[in-house]
Amino acid sequence: MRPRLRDVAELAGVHPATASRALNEHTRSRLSPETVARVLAAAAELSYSPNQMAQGLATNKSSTIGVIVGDLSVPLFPPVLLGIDDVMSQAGYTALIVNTDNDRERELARLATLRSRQVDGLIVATALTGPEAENDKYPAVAPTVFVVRTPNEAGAASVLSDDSAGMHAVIEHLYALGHRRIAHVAGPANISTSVARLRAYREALFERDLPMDPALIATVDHLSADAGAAGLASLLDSGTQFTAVVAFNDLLAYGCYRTMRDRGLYCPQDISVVGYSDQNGSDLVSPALTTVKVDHYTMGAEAARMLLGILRAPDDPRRHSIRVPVSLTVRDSTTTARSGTWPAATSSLDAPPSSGFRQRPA
Amino acid sequence: MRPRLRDVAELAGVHPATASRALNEHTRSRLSPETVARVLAAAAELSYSPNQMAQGLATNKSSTIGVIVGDLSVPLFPPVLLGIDDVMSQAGYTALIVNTDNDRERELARLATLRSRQVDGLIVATALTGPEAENDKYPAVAPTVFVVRTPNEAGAASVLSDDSAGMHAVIEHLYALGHRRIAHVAGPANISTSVARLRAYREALFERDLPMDPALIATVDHLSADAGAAGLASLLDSGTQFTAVVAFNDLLAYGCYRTMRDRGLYCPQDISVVGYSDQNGSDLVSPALTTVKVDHYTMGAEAARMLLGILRAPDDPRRHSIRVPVSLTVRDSTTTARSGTWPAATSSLDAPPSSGFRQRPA
DNA sequence: CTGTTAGCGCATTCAC
DNA sequence: GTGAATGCGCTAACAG
Repeated sequence: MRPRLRDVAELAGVHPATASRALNEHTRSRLSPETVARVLAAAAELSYSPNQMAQGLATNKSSTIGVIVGDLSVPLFPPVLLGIDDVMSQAGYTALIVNTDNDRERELARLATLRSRQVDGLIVATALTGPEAENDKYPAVAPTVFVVRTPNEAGAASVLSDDSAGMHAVIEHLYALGHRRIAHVAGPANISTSVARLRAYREALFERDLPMDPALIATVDHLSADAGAAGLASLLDSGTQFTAVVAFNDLLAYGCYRTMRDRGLYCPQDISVVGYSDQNGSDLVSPALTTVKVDHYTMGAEAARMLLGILRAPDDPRRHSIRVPVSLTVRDSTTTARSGTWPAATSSLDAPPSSGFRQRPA
Repeated sequence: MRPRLRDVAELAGVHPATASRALNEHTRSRLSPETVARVLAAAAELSYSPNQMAQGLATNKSSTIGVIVGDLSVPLFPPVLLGIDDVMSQAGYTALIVNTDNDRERELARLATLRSRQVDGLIVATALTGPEAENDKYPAVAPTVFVVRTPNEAGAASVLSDDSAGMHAVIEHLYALGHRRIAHVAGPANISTSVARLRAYREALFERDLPMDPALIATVDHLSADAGAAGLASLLDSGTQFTAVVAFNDLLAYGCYRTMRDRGLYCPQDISVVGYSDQNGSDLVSPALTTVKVDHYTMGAEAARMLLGILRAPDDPRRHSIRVPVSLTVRDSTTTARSGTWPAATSSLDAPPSSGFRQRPA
């Protein structure tokens, strides 16, 4: 059997209550330094560690928080989790990660176990907006901080990236390269980030007096390379002219690559492509993707700090909303705008000869 | 306050102990169906869920298992976790995921909290072999099943993929395409899987009377695209002749792509490249990567089942070791072996004209 | 079949 | 400054 507090107490020759006080940071001061030392030595000797369940039962705190993500294989989540874990574990909390696999049933089931486990708080990265959202279910379990995505409800604590700044930087970059007609493959409408980036796209175009043709916007209904490919395909099929396309995220941008390849178009000569989020691997694809780098580790860490703040002052009505800065990473998928219109028969011939790496020979 | 068992009992007009029996599957049979119904109704009415900490304290079971992974952003882990979670949650367990970030200190700290939380079992995906391994620390906390990697110690329960079959399929595929000199970028020596794949590579070559030149093997010391790039570079620099290279995993294969690109070599015309593990995105890169598909979800599920078996029969001395079947996915990075030797000035000229997608114009 | 009693390991009132 | 008593919410052994 694992050593109990009683064992430590006996070895130190004190009462269990005294041992408890010695082991606990904030009650330690009431004890004589000598006994504290004796107890600590005894605990070390037995390599005692408190039974977290007994401790939790007595204090009515689990020292556990739940972290809800939709799909762990989306590369932005691991660094978010790392940030959360670093901050939380230092504060004595354990993060219980729940992967909902984007399945409603699964999410509800896991939420029930989180409730059963008396989690002290929740960090949620799966918030949706709109009528189907059901974002109230989270605060019903424990104090909640939203990260990456927000339910857009008043009073919700959230940590997001600065989509406005990011998208403005993208448009500025493309504008400087001479692009005037810039398309956007937008994300699903029930994700707050899609809306934010789309709005910023419109604002940025407006500020530069660039055309804001609705035909320049394709909206996908889920996040996959296939969806991105279909999005760009629909833009091309519409006959709209454009020399650059901004995808809601890197995965959609990879889909744009595929559509261009399938249609004999070259990136970046024919169309410049910009991603978003700096998903893992955006430096490995060809051409290396120009994208907006988001510091997901910091977002996780900030969300954790915000939750700690709420846990320490539950009655503090202030609910902040933090936006973490982003930065543009320019790689090889963007270049100066071609002057002619597209489709143009000369496009491929004008382009410099293929160098380096040959792709998918027919 | 959350409803307690006592509240349910009062509402149902029974003693708390009776309510407990009604709520628990295996004690329910001793009660009159009528009482069971009343208690269940009361529980539903109050939307009661048991306090897991109190339950755990009383039963000396946490109904929690720890899952230790090195780096969540390695794409093979998420499906493993999903498999574990599906099986475990159905059995009433919660998986506590620990991301060690491949840091020893961090791992030890998290292991301590797992111990403190009285986890009932452990699934470990970070086993190393060799003197630095310290694999005993896991069983010291709770019954352990190793997954993905094994400590290679007698009596260790483990779930692995069938590296031998996978590597043999790769060599067979390349052999059929006419390749005779096949290089291998091997993984770090302290990972069991590296050793297994390297051994299978040697065996498969031997069985076909192919040359097993040590100069055909480059060993990397960590798993990154950079390391893969360096690995292939060293093989090329050595002057060894080969028409195909098998990388320990997909990430290393991407590195091989990069080296080839940097040196003006074409894949697959100059060198066929094979990956391993079907990492996310191996269908998105160019050329799409031929690789060995490993069913990581099933590996996780099997590991969970194995652990459940051990938890149910702790004294059963049988410790099995399962190997999950794999399959070869042939894509565009492998083709028939070129006939001439390399480097050959004619190589690029002989190749079919670049089509589709132009890469990184100079 | 159901009520009674005791205790899981710990923190926290009180006394002294 | 330290010991004694009590209870967190639940399950299990024992009655009846």
